[in-house]
Amino acid sequence: MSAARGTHPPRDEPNTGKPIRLKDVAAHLGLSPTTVSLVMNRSPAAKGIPPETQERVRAAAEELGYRPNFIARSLRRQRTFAVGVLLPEISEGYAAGVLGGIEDQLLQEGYFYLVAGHHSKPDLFDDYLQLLTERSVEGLILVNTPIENALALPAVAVAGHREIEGVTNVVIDHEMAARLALGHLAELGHRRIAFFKGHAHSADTESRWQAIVGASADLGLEIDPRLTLQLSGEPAGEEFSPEEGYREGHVFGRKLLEAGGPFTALFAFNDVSAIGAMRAFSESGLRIPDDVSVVGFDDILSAAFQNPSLTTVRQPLHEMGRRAAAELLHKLGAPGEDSPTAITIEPTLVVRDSTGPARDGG
Amino acid sequence: MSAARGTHPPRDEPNTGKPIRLKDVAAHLGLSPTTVSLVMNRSPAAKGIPPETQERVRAAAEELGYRPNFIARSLRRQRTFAVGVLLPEISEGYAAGVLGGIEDQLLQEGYFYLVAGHHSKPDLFDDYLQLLTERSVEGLILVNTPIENALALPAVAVAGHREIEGVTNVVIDHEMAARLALGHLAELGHRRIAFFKGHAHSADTESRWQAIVGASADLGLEIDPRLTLQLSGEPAGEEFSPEEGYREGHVFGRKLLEAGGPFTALFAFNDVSAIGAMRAFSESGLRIPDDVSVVGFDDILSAAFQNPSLTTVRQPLHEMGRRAAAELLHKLGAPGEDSPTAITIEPTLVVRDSTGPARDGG
DNA sequence: GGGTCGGACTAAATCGTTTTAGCATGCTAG
DNA sequence: CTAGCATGCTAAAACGATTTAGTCCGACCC
Repeated sequence: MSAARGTHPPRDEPNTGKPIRLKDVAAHLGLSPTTVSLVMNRSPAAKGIPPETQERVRAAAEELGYRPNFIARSLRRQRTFAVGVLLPEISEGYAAGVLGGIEDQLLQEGYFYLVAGHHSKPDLFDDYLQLLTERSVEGLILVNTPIENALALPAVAVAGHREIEGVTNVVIDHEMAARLALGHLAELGHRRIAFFKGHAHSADTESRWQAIVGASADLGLEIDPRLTLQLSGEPAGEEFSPEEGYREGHVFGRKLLEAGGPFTALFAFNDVSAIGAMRAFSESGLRIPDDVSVVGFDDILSAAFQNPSLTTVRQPLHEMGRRAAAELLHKLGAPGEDSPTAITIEPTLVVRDSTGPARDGG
Repeated sequence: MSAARGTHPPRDEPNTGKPIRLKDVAAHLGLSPTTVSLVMNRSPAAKGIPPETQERVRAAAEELGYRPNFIARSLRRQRTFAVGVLLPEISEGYAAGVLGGIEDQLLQEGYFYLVAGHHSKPDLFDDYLQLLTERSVEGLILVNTPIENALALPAVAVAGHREIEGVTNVVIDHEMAARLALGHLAELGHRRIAFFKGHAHSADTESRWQAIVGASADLGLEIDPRLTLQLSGEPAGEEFSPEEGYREGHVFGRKLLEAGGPFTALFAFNDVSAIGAMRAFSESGLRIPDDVSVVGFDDILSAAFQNPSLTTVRQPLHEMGRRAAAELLHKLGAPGEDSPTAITIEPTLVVRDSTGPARDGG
């Protein structure tokens, strides 16, 4: 069971046989482990050790290829330099984007992270929370993961849940998003704009809609209730699947054409529903953007590959992940000190080919 | 520095104050830590301990909310139940898909994993390899990560590199992929088929092409060199970006129309180039699939959202990740025993709207 | 000559487990 | 009566670091 696992013979590198322990370096030098430890860690207590000895120690460590054992060190210092990340599913575009940012920031700061995907099953939240805690992660990042009660560890949440005592939320600036999208459309001369609202249970839905209402007022646009449809899809309990959103966009696109009044643009709740709607429009013989302009939200990868490519409000997922990680590290570095309840991220407008001048004066 | 970090007062749960140590449970029972440990681990040596005592121990552990400290345990047992994953970038679709499968399998088996994204910078490979090793991961999974020399740990690789002593490769069954795609086209009556080959440096390119040549022969199809174009894009050193592939598909699509002989179908090297080509075709007034059928490869998310939706050969990324993880765990469980150098995964054909009967007899 | 001080280290405790090697005690067999 | 053997535990040594509290030695001061 404990037999050598590496079956390759040692090369002529310092890496001969078993790993070198601190004790080995000490023995090799005829010094005590304490001294070596102090030097290697550049501990303030090492000021009593003459530079010449310090150099000797470092040289020996280098020569022997000494690598401190992280586990032992973690045990002693009660520090793991690891955080836990809870998310619905890695392979989903949103989570993957955010995770990319988290990763960049954490690795850069010398941290690693453990990920657990709970597939939106609430009982798994707690299980994984337990497991991560047992593994002594120092903090948590929740991506799109609603939790009930306060957490035992410092935490930052990205997207999708109400406020929790002590948890910092990273949120998109909905006001700015609305201003960008509607400003762009208004500038192109659009006055009658259709909207898809998010489904009722999404955390973003309400604040985004409020922002749209506000921005419309500022721009002197009227919102026609007949032109606003609320997405509702999402099979009970499940995270909404892209296919679902796409299908609903398709259906609602048709609905707009049938029942709604005249409109020259659509601001969808997200890219997949925008793409579905675009398809419905072209099937009805409408040309995009000549007859109808369409703006999405998210900037998923597919957005750029549509025909026509989709103008959309980009959520900088990577950046959001980065900020979340940075904030968590900050909390870890300054415990007690209270941290913001929310961090606002600025979206950007990506103008592509699905928007153009309004057909007529509106 | 070591002040309490959790600022929330204890609830009426077993979780009061500091975490409970093994020693605490022992003291609470008037037993030794040894006994508690033996019982909790259901160690074979615990057979000498009467069931009644065992029950007492377990009850106390439950009551006090004892959670073994994973770090201490890892140190003692020289086992971390963690593996390292090296990949170019999490937010890339391919890696995210594979990682999803890795995660499912690992968590299910009680393992966690540490991820490092090297952004295709070779010097980072080694750095992260070091870091992961220091953290005592038990094995490695390399996704799309070419390495030079043998590794000190058991490893499994998914995609994209030559054979390395001791590393098991998870690869797609290219023969089957070619048979599926070309069989489908042949059945629809296509005889003159255009191809995009992968760029020269990709590991998949050559084997896939050989498979296509083989399958064509079996099906009695002839390959016209004028109808095969080799993708070459990819800015030096970089991982090929989707945009790049898309653009090249677009350009090559036009090239086919201009210079190539007549053809009724295209089998692209991947989905993005297929999507680019589709766009070029429709811009030239060709209708898909009426005039030209298109088959992609990969089944990226966008494939389903194209207009028309893209018929493609799906690489079961999730499954590949799962298998890779399973194989690694197997290696860990049975060290010494030699493991396969390759694991072959079966692709599937996803038939959508971009393929249809050939315009005429071919 | 005794006390103090600084310089250069080190012994030993500690982190929270697991594991090896035993130690009492009581009963049975010879 | 005692050797032998279960039975039911436990003491203590790991694992590989970090850290607290000294030790030892020589120089300096009065």
